[in-house]
Amino acid sequence: LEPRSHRNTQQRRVILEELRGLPSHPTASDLHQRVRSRLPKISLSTVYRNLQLLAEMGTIRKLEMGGSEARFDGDLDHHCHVRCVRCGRLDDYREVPHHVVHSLTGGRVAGPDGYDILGYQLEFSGICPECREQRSDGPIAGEV
Amino acid sequence: LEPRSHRNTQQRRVILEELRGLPSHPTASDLHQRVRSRLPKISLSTVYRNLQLLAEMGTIRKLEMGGSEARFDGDLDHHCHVRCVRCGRLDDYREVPHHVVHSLTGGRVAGPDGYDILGYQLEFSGICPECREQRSDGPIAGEV
DNA sequence: ATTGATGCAAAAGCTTTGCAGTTCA
DNA sequence: TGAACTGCAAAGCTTTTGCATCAAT
Repeated sequence: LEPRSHRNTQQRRVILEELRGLPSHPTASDLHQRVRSRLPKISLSTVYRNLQLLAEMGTIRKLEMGGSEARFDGDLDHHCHVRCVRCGRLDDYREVPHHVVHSLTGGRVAGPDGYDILGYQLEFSGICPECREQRSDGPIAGEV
Repeated sequence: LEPRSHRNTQQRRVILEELRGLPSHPTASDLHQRVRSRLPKISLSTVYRNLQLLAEMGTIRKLEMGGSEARFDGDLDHHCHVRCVRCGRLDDYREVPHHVVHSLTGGRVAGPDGYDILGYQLEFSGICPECREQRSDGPIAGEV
């Protein structure tokens, strides 16, 4: 792993600015649309390449849990998420009880047979307020 | 959500048997290869369709966290997983400290603004024993 | 000047779907 | 019988890659 040198291109700068300006967790495609309002000619591959690079550099976070499209988070504070099982909406979940998060982060978790544990991803699933109002029957998928 | 009737086809039966016979968490494609040794003509779409249905019925579990391909688990006991950030290997992680799991399952977690929380998925990431022997430098991606 | 980064288009990989024929109930 | 299911092929979607050109250092 050679320490590559990176150029601070206009595209990369704008992508990062837009991501950081959002409270939500956009997909690459969402971000592409937003960035295009400032750089009309930017391509989707450039967005993908930069998000990938920024995630590898540890500048942003890539959220791959659940759902088909990856989502990106410009906020590095380790916080949890909730995903609606009906509409796929993804929100921050910062008020997870302290002892829950603490038991994962503090008090280092020992891994199973020979694994070195680096971290964890915790995602809650549920029904978001909008979806709950629309229908009263149970969730679609048997996902936990 | 009408209660559909389901037929106990040979394909569905074999897929489920093979999945349950595995300690690992195969992808649809992995399973297709295995099942083909018993039903040489079964198609990949049939495997996908059945895994999807079985997951919706709650008979098996679909693991979509991390990585691009979904994986399936025939074991419904709620247990955690560890994924190697280098090779993608996915293992069970049943020895997660009691208080960690308990703080998530027992003592029902209240959701943020109006969400009804149905469950959670907790996945650890780390370096598996094989990968650790091969290289001594850090992880590739900045994934937590 | 170098060489990383871009835009475009094409390819790749996983998953879903349309359809005609088949099979379980 | 008839609805659920299958196999096949084609399409769909997200993501990656090859390549000629552009631009940051």
